[in-house]
Amino acid sequence: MLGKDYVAQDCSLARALEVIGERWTLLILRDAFFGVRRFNDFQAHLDIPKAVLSGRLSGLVDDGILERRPDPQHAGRHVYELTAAGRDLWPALHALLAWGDRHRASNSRDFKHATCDTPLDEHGHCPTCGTTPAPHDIYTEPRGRRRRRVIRQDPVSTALQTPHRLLEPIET
Amino acid sequence: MLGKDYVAQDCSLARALEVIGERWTLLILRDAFFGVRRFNDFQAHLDIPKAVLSGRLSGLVDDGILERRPDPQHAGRHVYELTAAGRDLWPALHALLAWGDRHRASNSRDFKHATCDTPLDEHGHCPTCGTTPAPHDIYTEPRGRRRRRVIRQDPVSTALQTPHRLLEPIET
DNA sequence: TCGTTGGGTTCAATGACTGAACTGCAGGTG
DNA sequence: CACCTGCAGTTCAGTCATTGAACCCAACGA
Repeated sequence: MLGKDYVAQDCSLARALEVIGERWTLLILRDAFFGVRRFNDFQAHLDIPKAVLSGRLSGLVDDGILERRPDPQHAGRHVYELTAAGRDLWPALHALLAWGDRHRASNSRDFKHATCDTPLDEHGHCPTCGTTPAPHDIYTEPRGRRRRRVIRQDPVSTALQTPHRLLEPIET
Repeated sequence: MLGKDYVAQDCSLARALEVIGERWTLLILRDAFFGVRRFNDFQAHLDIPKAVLSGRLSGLVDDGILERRPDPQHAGRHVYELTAAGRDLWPALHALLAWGDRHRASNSRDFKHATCDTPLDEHGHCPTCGTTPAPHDIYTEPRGRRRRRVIRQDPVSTALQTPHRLLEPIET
């Protein structure tokens, strides 16, 4: 994005957008919350050019949103995981997801509080427990159990057909 | 943005990003929540090229986020106001604002529940009342009352130096 | 040794963004 | 009325980001 910063805006929203405002970035972070950790899985799930994915991952690491670590199972590879600052983006991500669900509904997912199975409201709040659970205490599953034709066949999409707890690595 | 859509993503986040994911769009909406309604005020406050502003406003009108109406005070001009779907973006906008405030703090603003003067938490929740107020029930003011050098001199920045209720038109 | 896979980088073409210049309309002034 | 000003855009050439394809290298496995 041309001039990805907003230097003239003395506003914390502008600062946030400099980190997550570029094309693809929020989708990458959504996948990170869903447990995607490897370059190849991001790429297969997002259909994103590798050059862009590489740039975004590096940028997110530089900005302290993701951490790049050696992959314990494969020498010479990496895994990308959310840092505390990255996990702290969950309320914003969930709010956007919920808005899209209400106003642009396509096949969507439910997000439920893991300790009580209650779907979260638009503010990420659990009406049963009266708390606002953190991502590790939330699981997600596709809404509407009747099988529609599956659109994507990549390993991540397949894994997410079953209920999955946020931040828990997806094995592929 | 090249290919501003994310057709391959069967996800409500992708649908939301197609509406608000382009550069400048969320800053325009932030200003709309702050009460900016006229082309010229957006332009002066954002330092955005007029061609881009024009395109974004039209796009947001097409997407049902803003409504363009004749300006009652000036024949041949318009005012842009948030629709119900646009106002419903407040939780997402506030969550991003709050994240930037916590992790990228620059001179920021407080958002307080108008009925009790309590600052909202990161989820937009009022800890005193136990409610999550809608934008018309929130006011904002600059944090930290000691005068720092004023960076921007435009009418909107000046008006926002004093407490201001969200959605209430800024008179310039 | 060779082939394959993961994880990138490089490159030309395309398209979005930028800033400056231009236009058209409405009101105000002399 | 003629002139000027300010708003709300549109047009345009130049710059920069994105895209998809091709290429590269290191680490396996056969």
